[in-house]
Amino acid sequence: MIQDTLVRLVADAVAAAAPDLGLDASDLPPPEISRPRQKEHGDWSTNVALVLASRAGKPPRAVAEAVAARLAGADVIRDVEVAGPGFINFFLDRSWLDDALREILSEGDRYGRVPPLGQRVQVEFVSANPTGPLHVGTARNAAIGDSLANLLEAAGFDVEREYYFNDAGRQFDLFGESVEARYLQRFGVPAEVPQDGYQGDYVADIATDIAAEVGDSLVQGDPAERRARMIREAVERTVAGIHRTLERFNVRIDTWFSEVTLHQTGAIDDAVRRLRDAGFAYDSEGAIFFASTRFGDDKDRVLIRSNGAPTYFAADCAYVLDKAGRGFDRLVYVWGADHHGSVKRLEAAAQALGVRATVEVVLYQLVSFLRAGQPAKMSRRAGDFISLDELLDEVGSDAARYTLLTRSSDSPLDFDIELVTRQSMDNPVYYVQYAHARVASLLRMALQEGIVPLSPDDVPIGRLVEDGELELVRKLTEFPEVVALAGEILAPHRLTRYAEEVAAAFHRFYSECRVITEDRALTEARLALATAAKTVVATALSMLGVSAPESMERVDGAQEGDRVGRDVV
RNA sequence: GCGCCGGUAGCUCAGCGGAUAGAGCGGCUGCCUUCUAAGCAGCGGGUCGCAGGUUCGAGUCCUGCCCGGCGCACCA
Repeated sequence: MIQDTLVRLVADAVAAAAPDLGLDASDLPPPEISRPRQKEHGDWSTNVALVLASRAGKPPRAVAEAVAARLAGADVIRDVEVAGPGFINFFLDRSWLDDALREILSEGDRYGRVPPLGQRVQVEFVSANPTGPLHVGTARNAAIGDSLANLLEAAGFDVEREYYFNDAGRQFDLFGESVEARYLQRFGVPAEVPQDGYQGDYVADIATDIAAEVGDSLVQGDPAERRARMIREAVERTVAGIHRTLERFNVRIDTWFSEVTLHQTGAIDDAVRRLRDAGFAYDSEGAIFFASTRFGDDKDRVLIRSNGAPTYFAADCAYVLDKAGRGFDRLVYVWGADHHGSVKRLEAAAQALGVRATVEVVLYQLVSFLRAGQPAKMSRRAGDFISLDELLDEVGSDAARYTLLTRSSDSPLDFDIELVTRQSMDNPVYYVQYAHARVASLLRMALQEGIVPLSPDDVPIGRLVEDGELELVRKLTEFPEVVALAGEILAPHRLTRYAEEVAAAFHRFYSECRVITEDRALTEARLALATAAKTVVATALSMLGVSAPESMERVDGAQEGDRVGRDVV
C-alpha cells in the first residue's frame, strides 16, 4: 500500500538528514503518515519534522526542509511541500489511485481484511441468564459483540465467540421453581409461583411444553428429582430459544458455556485453592475473601460465602482460568455499563491467577427503548417486557443492528422503535443499503446491454477524471485503515460511520456521472468503480451483520413528496 | 462520599495529539422526458461544560470544579 511506500521514503530521508540535524540515526521513531483533512495539504502528509524538531534543537520548518530535500524521487510523488508549522505534504500522481482501485477489484471481498496473525482471541458476549427469552436490553450487547468478533477476524485474529450462561444460583433456582409450579398447575396440583419468581407467560409455555413431552410422570415422583429435572428441561428450552433469536439477529455463537459445569467439575474450588496458594485468599467471618485490593480494587471480594456457597465472582475466577487454559491471547468481555464495578475485580483475579492473556472489557452504555418518544416499559420479572424477537418482528434485524452500532459504545443510545422503522435518513441503514442496491441494479442493466465486467488489469481506469469519481476511489482506499483502527480500539461504530461516508461518495458519483453510456470504455471504467464501491459497502455491512440487498423496491405507489419517511413527523 | 461514562451546531451524535472542528435530522433554495429522488447540489447555524496545566500544537492528554447517566452486596 501507498502508506508503506511513503513511510519507507520518509524514514530514509530522515536517516539521511540525521547527521546534519544532529540526530542519532539509530534511534528514530517510525514516521507517521496521515491523510490531511484539507485537500490543499496534499494527498498524504507527515509530521516527522514537528516531532523531531525539539530533539534536533532546530525550528520545525528547518527540519522539514532538510528532510524534504533528501526525499528520493519516486514516480508516484508529483510534488512535495513544506507547509504550516512544519508539515511535509505529498501530492501524488493519480496512478496511486489507479493502483488502489485495481487492488480493490482484484481482492474483491478480501479487500480490507488482513492475513491471519496466528493469534487467538475470544469474544464473550450476550451471556444473558437463560431464565427466559432474550429481551431487548441485550440487543446492543449482541450487536457489539458479534460485530467486534467480525472486525477482529478481519484484523487477522482467530476468533471464538462464546456465550456464558448462568444456570446456577438463586435467580436460576427461582426460575426452576416457577416452571415447576406452572407444570404442577397443569395437572391440577396446587402450587404457587414463588413471590419473587418469574411470572411471565413464557414460563407457563415452557411448563406446557415440558408437560407435553413427559406427561404427568413428574407430578408424583421425588420433589428434589423433579426440581432438578425441571431446571434441566427449562434451561434446554430457553437456551434453544435464545439460539434461535440470535440466529435471526445474524449473531453467531461458537461455544455455549454453562456456569454449572464450573461447579460440577470442581473448577471453582480449584480457582479458590489457587488464589489461596498464591496468598491472595484468606478466611474472615466464616467466608473466604479474595484480596483484590492488592490489585487496586476498592475492597476485598467474597469468594465463598459463610454459608459455604460460592459467589458469582468465584465462578468468574474459575471461568477466566478456564478461558486462559484454552490458549487465547486476548479475552474480550462485552458488558453493560451497569457492570463496570466488576471490571477491577475481574482484572485483579486474572492477574492473581497468573492469566497471561490480556483481559479487555468493552463497556457499553445502556439503551433506552422508546416508542414515538415515549419510554417503552420493560421489566422482565413482571413478564411485561419487549423481547428481542418482538423488536426483530417490528423493525427487522438489519435496521436494529445498524442502529445499535451507530454510536460509540460510551454513548447512551435512544432507540426509538417507531423511528427505526421509518425509511428515511433518521435511519441511515437504508441510505447505505441503497448504495449497494443501486450498483447491483447498474450491473444487471449493463449485463442486459451485453457489458460484462473486465478483469481488473483491463479496466480503462484512466477514463475516470471527474471529482466525484476520484473522491469515491479515495474514500474506498480508506477501508483497510478503518477496519484496522476499529478492530484495534474495539469500536464497531467506526465502521458504521465509514459505511455512510462511502455511500455518500457513491451517491454523489452516481448523480454526477452517468454510468451506462454510449462510450464503451467510459462505461467500463465507471462500472468497475461502482463495483468496487459495491464490494466495500457489502464487506462493511457484513462486518456489521447487516445484509447488502441486490435491490430495494421503491415504496409503493408513492408520488414525489409522499414517499415514506419524507413527510412523517 | 468513591468509581466508570458522557457534556461538541436548534436536536441526535462523529471526531487515531495536528493545519480552517464534521455528519445526519430540522429550516431555507434549487435538481427527476435519461442507469432506483430511500438520491444530489447549495445556504444558514459553534465561547467543543468551566478554570488551570502539559505540548511546537489540545475538542482530543493531566488536575480541579459544575451538570447528567450508571454503579458501589456474603445479588446475578
